[in-house]
Amino acid sequence: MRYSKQRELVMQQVEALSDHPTAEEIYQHARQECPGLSLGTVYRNLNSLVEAGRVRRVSVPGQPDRFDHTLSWHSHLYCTRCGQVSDLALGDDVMRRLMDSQPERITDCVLTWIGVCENCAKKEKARSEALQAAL
Amino acid sequence: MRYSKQRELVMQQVEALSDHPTAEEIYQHARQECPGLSLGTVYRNLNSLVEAGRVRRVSVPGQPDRFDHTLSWHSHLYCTRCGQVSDLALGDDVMRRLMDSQPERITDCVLTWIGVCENCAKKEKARSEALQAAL
DNA sequence: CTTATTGCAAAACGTTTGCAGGTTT
DNA sequence: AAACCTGCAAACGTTTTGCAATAAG
Repeated sequence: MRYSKQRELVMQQVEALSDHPTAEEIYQHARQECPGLSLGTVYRNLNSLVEAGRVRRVSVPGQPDRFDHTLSWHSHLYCTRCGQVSDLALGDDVMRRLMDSQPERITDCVLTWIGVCENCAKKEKARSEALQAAL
Repeated sequence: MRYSKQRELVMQQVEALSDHPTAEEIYQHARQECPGLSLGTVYRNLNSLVEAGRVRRVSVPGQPDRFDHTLSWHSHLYCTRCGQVSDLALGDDVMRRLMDSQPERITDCVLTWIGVCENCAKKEKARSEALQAAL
């Protein structure tokens, strides 16, 4: 793989926008530093970075792919309120039990939680408390 | 929801093609019993069946959605050799530990294993043994 | 000089949708 | 009769691809 300004820029953005940006989001930010950049190039580079193991792809059902600079294994939470994807670490014991429960021919495991993220849960709690106080 | 011949046919096919068919596969099979059927109708009915809780959607990263007549929770294995999706049950203890590891605001969990299915593993074993014997 | 990489535009892909006509209740 | 459901075709959003031009080694 040769060096290219565009690929390094894409890599930088995945690191900077650490909250699992989509290709489009990476494109919009990277464009400000490299106005000629095209979306196709962003997609091509994300693919080679994933293949090279420098970036992980995070796929959420029914959503555009997202990209993650964290390489170590972890699960993700898709928030049904705000649509954000956040990390959700699994304890070592749970993780080991999970992997041990399957035969050795399994190489990887994609785990996505669906629910409400901490932020939205906090907001909802505050709103319901304010409502209580008003009555 | 009203009765419709097309929707019942789609439901039947999800049950008959029990190995997680795609919308296209369901369409191809259903068309033989109802030649006028359109793909759009298959998609619309799959969506209402999922919403009604009669069918589960199985999304595999980078693949078209699949549909499952098994309603109880289980994980799926995507085979990197043949592309098939098969069920992979988790022991109750592992499952409970998994759910217990997360706060109560989580409502669902999508777990997809990536690896080689039993069938392909068997085939590969047979092939490598035949190769050994030939030497 | 060779070949990877780019920008651009067109196409591919799975899926949804608007509409006019047909079915179910 | 009212609402729902259908087939059809067009449109959608995401991602890939063919091409001629450019940049890296």
